[in-house]
Amino acid sequence: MDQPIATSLLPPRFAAWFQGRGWQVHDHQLAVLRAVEAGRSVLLIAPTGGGKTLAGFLPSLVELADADPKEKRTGIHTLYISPLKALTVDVARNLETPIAEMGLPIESETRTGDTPQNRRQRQRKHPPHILLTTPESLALLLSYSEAPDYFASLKTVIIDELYAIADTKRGQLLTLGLARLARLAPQCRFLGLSATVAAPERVAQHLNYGARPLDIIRGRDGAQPEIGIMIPDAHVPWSGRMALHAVPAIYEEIKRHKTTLVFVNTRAQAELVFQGLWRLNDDNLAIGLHHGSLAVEQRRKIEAAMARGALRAVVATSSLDLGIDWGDIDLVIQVGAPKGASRLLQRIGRANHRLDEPSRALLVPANRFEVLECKAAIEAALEKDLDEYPPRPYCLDVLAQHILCLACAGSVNPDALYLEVTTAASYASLPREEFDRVFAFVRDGGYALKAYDRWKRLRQMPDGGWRAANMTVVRQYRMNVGTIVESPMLKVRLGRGQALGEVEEWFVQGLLPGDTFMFAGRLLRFEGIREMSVVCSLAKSGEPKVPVYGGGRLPLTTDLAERVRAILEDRRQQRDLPDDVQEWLRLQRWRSVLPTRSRLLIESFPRGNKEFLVAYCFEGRIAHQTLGMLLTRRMERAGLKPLGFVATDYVLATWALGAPTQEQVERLFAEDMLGDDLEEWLEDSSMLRRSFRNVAVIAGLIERRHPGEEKSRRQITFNADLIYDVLRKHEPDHILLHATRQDAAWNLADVQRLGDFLKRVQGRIDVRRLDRVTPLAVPVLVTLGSTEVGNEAMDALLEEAAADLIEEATSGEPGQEAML
DNA sequence: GACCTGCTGCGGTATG
Repeated sequence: MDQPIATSLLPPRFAAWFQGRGWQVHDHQLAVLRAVEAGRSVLLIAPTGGGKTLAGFLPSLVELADADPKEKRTGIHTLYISPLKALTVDVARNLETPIAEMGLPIESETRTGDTPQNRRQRQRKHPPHILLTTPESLALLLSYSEAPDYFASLKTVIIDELYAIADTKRGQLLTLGLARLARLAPQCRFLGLSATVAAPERVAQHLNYGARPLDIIRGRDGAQPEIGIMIPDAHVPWSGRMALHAVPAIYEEIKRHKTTLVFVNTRAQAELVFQGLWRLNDDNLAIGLHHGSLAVEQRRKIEAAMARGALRAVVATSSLDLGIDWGDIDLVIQVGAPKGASRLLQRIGRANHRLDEPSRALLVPANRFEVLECKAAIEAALEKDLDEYPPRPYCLDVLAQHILCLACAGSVNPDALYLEVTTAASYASLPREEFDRVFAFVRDGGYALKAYDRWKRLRQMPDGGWRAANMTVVRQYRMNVGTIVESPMLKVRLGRGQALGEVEEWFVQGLLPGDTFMFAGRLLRFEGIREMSVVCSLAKSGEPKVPVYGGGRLPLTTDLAERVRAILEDRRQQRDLPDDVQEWLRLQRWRSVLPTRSRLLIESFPRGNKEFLVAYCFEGRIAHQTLGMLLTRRMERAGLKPLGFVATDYVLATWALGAPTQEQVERLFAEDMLGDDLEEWLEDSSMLRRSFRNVAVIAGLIERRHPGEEKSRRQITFNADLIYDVLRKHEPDHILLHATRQDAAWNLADVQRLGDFLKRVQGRIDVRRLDRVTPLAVPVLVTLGSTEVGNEAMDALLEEAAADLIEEATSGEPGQEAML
């Protein structure tokens, strides 16, 4: 029988198996096999559906095919790490097939938090050849005293979905673990599996240990996806975000296709779209819902039904971005703009895993701005122009946790450990001095906390190294392992009275005492945070300074923003836009002008008895939010009496009693805005305090869980606040405060973006003085009338509220074009 | 910041 050339390069048993399945071995699978056989580490970049996981395991299966089943082992051969528990289970199941069908003498098992006690015990004494686990469970394995034995014979580590964790604290903890493995098992090769990324070399660095050569291997690209924009009834709403107008059209698409995956951006939106579909569901189609607030059992049920092919559609948040591949999805619908090209491609890639057939996807813009954004996202996706993020600097809280981990396993020598830690790419530039300060913190808490016994966590061994002081410390470490810290909800209270409800912590972070916002139907004045409560007073009537939006929006990526600006500037690019949108832009040109790429357009007009200022910055909501905080402070000082602001991904709008002159505007937007003003704001807001809590939990200063009890979030916050105040007072340069400031700076990454923006627009600001609201400003002003978005009638209400604004913006004489 | 993601081991006693 003729054997395909490529397949004949496999060992006979494997070649026969491939043939029996009617498969041809892929080039990249063979390339990975050869590279790993030659002792090289590998980053494999391939789209889903290309047999990526099998490629990862092939070298191990081939090596282990001749293993002696009776051989007494103390360690494992291959370690597989995935960011999801569910994925380890799925991959284990998929591994069973080749192992069983070829009759290979290979044991493979999962090890996660779900693994029963007795099995974990057995695994420690009798390790399987292949162990599938998570980053957290790997950390636990490394904290056992038998870890050196357990990993001494390790040959291969496979890290799945590497790109998804590369630049997170979770990923940093993992890479520190990998650095440890490389030291325990110098012969070990590292094999990363990844979707397409903008900077493969940077992702590959996380696999780079010792002098082992590293290859980047690329699988063949799948067929170019077919992506369309859905405009039901040729109508696009002026504003709103839920896109409920499109639910009937989405329902029709579901009916027309075999299986549809409907992605949305927030949980609230998932609920609304799901309900909307269900109401229309006269055909009784099996439609499911999947997001993070649903009970785990509920989600597993949906996933299982999906795997069986029993569902026609699932409405999901990013809870289904990663995970099990379902072969039968023939349509992906993205409701609302995708906000970034990488996310869009990832989601489209969830459909149709036959490489040669194009994936089909539809984008559903919720409003007119989103049409521009969807168009930009499609262009970027087709050009494979992926989002690139700056690498995250090393996190010292993660390092502290890792040091404690190793001290649980055995005696730790700081000199050797420093060398080991700096082999991890994220920590390569860590100065010895900072390492020593972190080490000292793990040892005894550092100068200000030295007096307390509970933070003396290491004791010196006869060999000079350091080890966990006692079993309590070890248990504390194991119970608090990991970098994922839950973000608490805060109760909103009127004075000392009863709670009005709960609000997410992040919303309060940016507030300053005196700021007003709408909550539970009342206008509240923010007074401060006491323990877990947002203390407020009733505000005098007026409009809220900071509107509350139920569920936020993803910030627009820089790249997409740039593309949106390009579309606005170039008339030819506007020709294939829906008529609604073209008309909207035409009216804007007539009334005012369209923003351009090289200049900042600011419109100024009166409405009611207020003066509005609308800046078309296109820097994303987070950056605009910060800009709004800083700008209104400056307006205050300039005597303009600002009343409030609202930020969207595209514009920042402020309203005040006074209108600034052109000269004043230039001064308001001066570059020095990010200096003292920002510092002052940071100190005043509770941002640093909150960051400290996360850092303190990860670094092990505060326990999350304790034998027999789960610490309440209230206790955690209370303790963190207490220690924060002590440290600020007695040891302001404590290493954890240092880590806190680094964290805050990273979380304010958009400040960098803001800085670039301010620099770019200096001397290039066009202020248009107009007599009324302009068409482009309508969407953002519409949202002002509403204070509590999120319920389902809201989009309709918005549209209604828009009516008179639209009338005002689009009727009468052309606007006054006089420049100020 | 949207949205996600994960998570003792021991020494004791009772039971089959």
